[in-house]
Formats: sequence, structure tokens, C-alpha cells
Amino acid sequence: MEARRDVFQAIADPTRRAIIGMIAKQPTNVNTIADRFDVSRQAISLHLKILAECGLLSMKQQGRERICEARLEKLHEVNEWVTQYKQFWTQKLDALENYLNNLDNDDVTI
Amino acid sequence: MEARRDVFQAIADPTRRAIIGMIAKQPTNVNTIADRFDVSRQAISLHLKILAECGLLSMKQQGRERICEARLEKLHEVNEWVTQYKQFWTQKLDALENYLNNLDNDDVTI
DNA sequence: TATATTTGCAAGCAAATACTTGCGAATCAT
DNA sequence: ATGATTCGCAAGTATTTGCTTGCAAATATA
Repeated sequence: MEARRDVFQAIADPTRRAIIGMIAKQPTNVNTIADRFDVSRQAISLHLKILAECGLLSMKQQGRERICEARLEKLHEVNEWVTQYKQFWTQKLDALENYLNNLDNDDVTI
Repeated sequence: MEARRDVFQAIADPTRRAIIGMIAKQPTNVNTIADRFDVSRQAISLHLKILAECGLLSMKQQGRERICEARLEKLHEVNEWVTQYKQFWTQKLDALENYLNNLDNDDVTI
């Protein structure tokens, strides 16, 4: 259970994206995170380990608790990769906008 | 081999990202794509199937060839998800920039 | 028509993934 | 000191992934 460990693979899992969404707001300890999900604490613990291994979160021991803090700088990589294809969706959105504008300008009564 | 089939999972695989990078430039048929990679044609064919299933490419039959064309509108979803955490890496970059600026302004001789 | 090219389908396999349960080690509260 | 809380480690399992090889269908070329 340890091979590819990059940001793209880390955010592929919906549970891990949910965890990111949770700790991005505020640092949270392991059990509090686990309580929010239907799977076992161990399952969440593994997700946290994966996120930590690829640098998307950092752990901070605080007494018997481990606080997970978001470290989302590496999402920059994903952003860069996706952005290079931005034209593909902005074109579509522009087309939609034009279409809607034309609907307004024409004397259509639907 | 068919469960989650969303954009995040599709782009998690480096081979699939490479395929996207290839067909984004120009539509390409299956064998030409496969020739560029070290794995078998069947492996590539499966990757193409996955990409097609989640809407990142469309197939166009042309004689005995199947032309794969990029349809990257759905990358918008990824962009939206990542963008909401933009502060996490822009803060870091700003800090770096400030640091570098201070290096310039100070009378440091290293 | 015979042959080569392009491709999908199916079976099979090793490894990775996403889980679970059980246990034990810290740490904290009473 | 006793008991509860927090949490990692280990073992075990089912499913998914990424890949392979073999075969057949469709299309093009000679």
C-alpha cells in the first residue's frame, strides 16, 4: 500500500478531498475528523497518513492528540497542470454566454 | 474495473495525464498514441476508455481508425476545487517574494 | 481474393487500494 | 493508581487497478 504518492493521486479520493475541506478551515485532531465520516477511525488514519506523506497536511503532537493542519501549497502543481488546458472550458463558457446574450437580444417569445 | 469514474480519478494516473497532453495538441488515433508509450496497446486502450467514460475525450470512427479528441471541459471541476485553496500557495509565494526583495534591499554579501 | 492494419473484447494476474477488527502504548482525568 | 481517551501498528480481506497475451472483427491495400 505504498507506491505512487503524488498530489494527483492523493486528491483522487473523495474522502481525502473531504478531509482537506475540513482541515482547511481549522486544524483538527484525528478522532474529530474520523467522527465526521462513516468509515472506521483506522480508515481515516490511513487517509491522513497518505495526505501527510505527499505533503498536503502536517501533524502536530499535542498531548495525546495529533492535530492535523492543512498544507496545501502543493495543490499549486495541480492548478498549473489544469490551467494549461483552460481554453478548453473557457471556450465552452464563452459560447454559452454568447448563446444566452443572443437569446436576450432576439425577439423570441418562448 | 469500473467503479468511481470521475475526473479526479481519471487524471490521477500519470499515463492518462500524458495522453491528455498529447491529444490536446491534435486529435490522434489509438495506435499512434500507443506507440508513444512503453506499455501495450491494450493498456493504452483501457486508459482511453476510462478517459472517454468520464468525458475527457471523444472518439470519432474514421475508416478503421478511431480518432481520439480531447474534451477537457470537465477539468473545470478540478480547477474550481483547487482554486478555493489558492490562498494556501499564494501566501507562500508572497512570503518568498518578500524574502527575496528583502535580500535585495539589505546590504548582504554572501 | 488474399493479406496487412487498426482496433475491441475477454481472460488472467500481480499489485495497490480501501477497508475492517484486535491490540497495545501513551496521555489525561478522577 | 485506576480508568477513560486518543491514536498507531499489524494482520486480514474484498475490490480495483494496471497490465499482459490471445483472438476475432472490421477496414484498407495488393
